[in-house]
Amino acid sequence: MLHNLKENFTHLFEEALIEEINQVGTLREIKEGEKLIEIGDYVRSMPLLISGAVKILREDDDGDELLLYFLERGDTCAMTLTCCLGQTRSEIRAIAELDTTLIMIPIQKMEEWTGKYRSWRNFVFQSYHARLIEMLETIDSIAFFNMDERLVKYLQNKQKVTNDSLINSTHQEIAYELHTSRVVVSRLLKKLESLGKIELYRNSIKIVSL
Amino acid sequence: MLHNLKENFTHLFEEALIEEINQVGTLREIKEGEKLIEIGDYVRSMPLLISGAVKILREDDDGDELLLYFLERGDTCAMTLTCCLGQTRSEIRAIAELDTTLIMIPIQKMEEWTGKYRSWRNFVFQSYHARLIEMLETIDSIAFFNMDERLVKYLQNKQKVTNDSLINSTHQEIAYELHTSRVVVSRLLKKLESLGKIELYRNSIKIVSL
DNA sequence: TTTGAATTGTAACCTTTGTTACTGCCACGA
DNA sequence: TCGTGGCAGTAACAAAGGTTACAATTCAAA
Repeated sequence: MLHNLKENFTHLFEEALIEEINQVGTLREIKEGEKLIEIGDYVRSMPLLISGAVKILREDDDGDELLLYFLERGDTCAMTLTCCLGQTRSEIRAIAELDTTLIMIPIQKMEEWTGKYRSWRNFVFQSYHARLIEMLETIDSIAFFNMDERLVKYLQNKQKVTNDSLINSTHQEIAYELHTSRVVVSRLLKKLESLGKIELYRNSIKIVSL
Repeated sequence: MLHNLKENFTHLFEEALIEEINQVGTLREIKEGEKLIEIGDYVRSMPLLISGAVKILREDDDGDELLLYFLERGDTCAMTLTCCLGQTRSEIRAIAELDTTLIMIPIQKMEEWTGKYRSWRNFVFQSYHARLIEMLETIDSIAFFNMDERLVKYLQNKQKVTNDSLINSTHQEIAYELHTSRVVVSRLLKKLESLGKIELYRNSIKIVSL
């Protein structure tokens, strides 16, 4: 784990902090599709992403979902941060988008380190800022763009996060994450295909040029 | 100012911090409608709300707006926080919803106090958390609800923030903040009136029972 | 090999929202 | 008092997106 830590966080954390994380943190591997946090959960530790990606989802009253954003290498979950401190329940669901490695840090350390390490404080503030910005982008997408544009953004985002121009999703899965219906997704994907921007296969989509 | 501070922040901040705020903060009064922060501004000080209310707006590429949330007594602006630390430009616009009193704190103190005062750290984290939650609610509204429901929420919210069941807004103003058109707002308001939930007047709306 | 479930394509239709256009009304200042 | 501009009501229409239904295809399990 020390190796992982140094590789990913040396530029962020001072030596002593890296050492402490190494002491109290536990390495955790999660498989693609595995659930990390459920809505309503009490959160007892905070994740630092070493590799992979985690998608953060919001749910409506009918149980339907909306993708908020992805966490990637070097990120942490801002929701978790405050849930820890405030002892409130999680407002979001977190699911591994890829096979993912993380370091889990017990919440007691959060408070302690915030007083002790300047680099930790900066990291936490940076994380909050990044998440707020991502939330703003999500709001922009929903409020200012039509579904066809949102779908393109979604595909681009997916390509970036997975680093793969072949997206292994069904139309239904995409519909869930955009909070729309399968028929609408099929319709718009077909239009993108006819424009030569993607190619459609069963259970997957090849991005040609978006 | 010391009086204001003690009245509003004694339960939050330790004595020594209140004293410091009193030393370095400056009191500022802004009139309803006055702009506090514009998109793209560099932010050089951080506001603590003593009284009144401030609305936070996002803008799309066409210059049209969307209301994100209100700040009230005891709140601070989470965007400002990180803009200060990260030296980035403001992503949002802030306009006084009512006549508002705030204490402006120079950004240099931010960093210092975060290391020095536990109560300040907690306040900052609380603020971030509150803002994230409000952003989530905004996302819920836009993504999960129809315009008629969003309009009702908007009116309820406005009533709560202004503490007045008479809302002094034109249909056009409401349309801007909900990012829709005046005709749509007029249509839906008329429907609410015919249901006996509101009464419509020129330049104002009386909330009867929502 | 057969069966059944999951996936995709597509048509037809409905609802919601956005757009355009025109009207009447009110308020304020010339 | 008369215009003028802002505000609100409403009709007619357009566009986007959601719903239902059904057919065709694929794939894995029995």
